[in-house]
Amino acid sequence: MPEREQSTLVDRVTSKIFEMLLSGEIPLGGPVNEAALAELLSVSRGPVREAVKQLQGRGLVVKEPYLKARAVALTIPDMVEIFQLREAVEGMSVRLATQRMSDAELDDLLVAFSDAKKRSDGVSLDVHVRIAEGSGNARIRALLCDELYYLLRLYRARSGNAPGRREDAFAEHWQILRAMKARDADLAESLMRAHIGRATQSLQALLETEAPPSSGTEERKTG
Amino acid sequence: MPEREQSTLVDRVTSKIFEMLLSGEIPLGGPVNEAALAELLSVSRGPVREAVKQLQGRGLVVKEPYLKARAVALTIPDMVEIFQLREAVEGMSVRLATQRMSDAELDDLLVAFSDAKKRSDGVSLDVHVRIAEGSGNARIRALLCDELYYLLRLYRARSGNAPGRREDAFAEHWQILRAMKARDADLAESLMRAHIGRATQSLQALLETEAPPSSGTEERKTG
DNA sequence: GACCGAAAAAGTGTCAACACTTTTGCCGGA
DNA sequence: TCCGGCAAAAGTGTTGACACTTTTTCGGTC
Repeated sequence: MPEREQSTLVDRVTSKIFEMLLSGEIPLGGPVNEAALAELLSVSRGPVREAVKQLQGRGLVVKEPYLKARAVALTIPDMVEIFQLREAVEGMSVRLATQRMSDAELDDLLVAFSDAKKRSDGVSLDVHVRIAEGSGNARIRALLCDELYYLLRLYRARSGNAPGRREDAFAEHWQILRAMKARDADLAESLMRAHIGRATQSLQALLETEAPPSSGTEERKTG
Repeated sequence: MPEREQSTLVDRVTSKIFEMLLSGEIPLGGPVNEAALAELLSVSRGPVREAVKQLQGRGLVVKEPYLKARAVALTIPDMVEIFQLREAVEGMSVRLATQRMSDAELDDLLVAFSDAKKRSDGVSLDVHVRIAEGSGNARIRALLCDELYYLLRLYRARSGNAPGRREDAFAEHWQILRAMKARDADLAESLMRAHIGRATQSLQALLETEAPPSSGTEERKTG
């Protein structure tokens, strides 16, 4: 969704740095050097500075005054926190969407979902995005789509997805959509919270089984 | 909590602009002129630019490329959106806090609450802040304390509080704290959601009865 | 008198240079 | 050999000037 006409340099730089985070060109927890990025992208340090600040606002970069900026570490505990937040917000998102989306919009969503199911490649996030947009609450939409999903993509780009969850997720999404179509907001919210809660639990299980390798905040050069 | 040593200029400028928003020196929905602010604060435009960008990230300022930045309008529909988001997030916040806060911490909170009740001046937000801190979820805490409460303060600084809600709020807080002490996370979450939901409803009632006076987006000079 | 277009004004976006802070590495002393 | 302090280097913070975009205003035309 950030792929519209980006008239200003800062936006392009922001997208570029985000891609570098996604691809691993900038390692998680690694330093984010303004001057190096400026030279790499052939722009001045000003736009890079603002882009980093913007990413900092989105939680993708952490920095303190005069200290090197660092890419977010995204340890499993971090993801647990994010999923707890998601559970609450997406529950409200689907509750509002159930109340506010028109029948036509819901049918549209069901069709799109079936298509994605057939293609089987569509990131399941798309359903969540559509629901967030249907909630009619711009702040909830922004929080989910512009902040949390970015972090989620970043995490998934590194650790892959829990195997076997894909089919479960499809079934759960289907249940949620049926509850929405039945205009049962309480049920839709419960199902969504359970849906995300399960993902949280599988994360926590992962945290317990695997010795957390993320505790060692590695120090690696960018270039 | 933004009152610690702010070593960097940008942070000081950010605080100053925020105060200007709170005090009304910059009217809601009014223009935010970089050059004017820079001269007023006796700094260059760079820091002002970054500060505005930071406030934009917090939702206090909206801007699009090459267009004048404007202070957030904060209409009643905006506040309804914010309260819907709060209802979800604070529900999760109190749920987590109920599970994670120690008995000692809870007792501390009860004492502080009683004190605030006696003084009767303490902004009731303090209880919410303490709960958010006790949730152990840094992202939830940041979302509530660093973003939503700012907007809330901004709104309250303009429109005052709904009269008569104060005593109700105290009673509701008391119920929530009791549920926490009983370690009943479900009840605590329900109570919190009802607590905020009531505020939402009184907002919506306000929206229906009063003709929205915030629609007139005044255009006034900053300096 | 109303509408259209060009020029000026206002305001934002970008840049390169300079100032300050933190870190790193070296040297002398214990 | 180890520790403390000093100096150089790296990196961030700040500044003023210049380029671009949008809006306003003024003049001409229909």
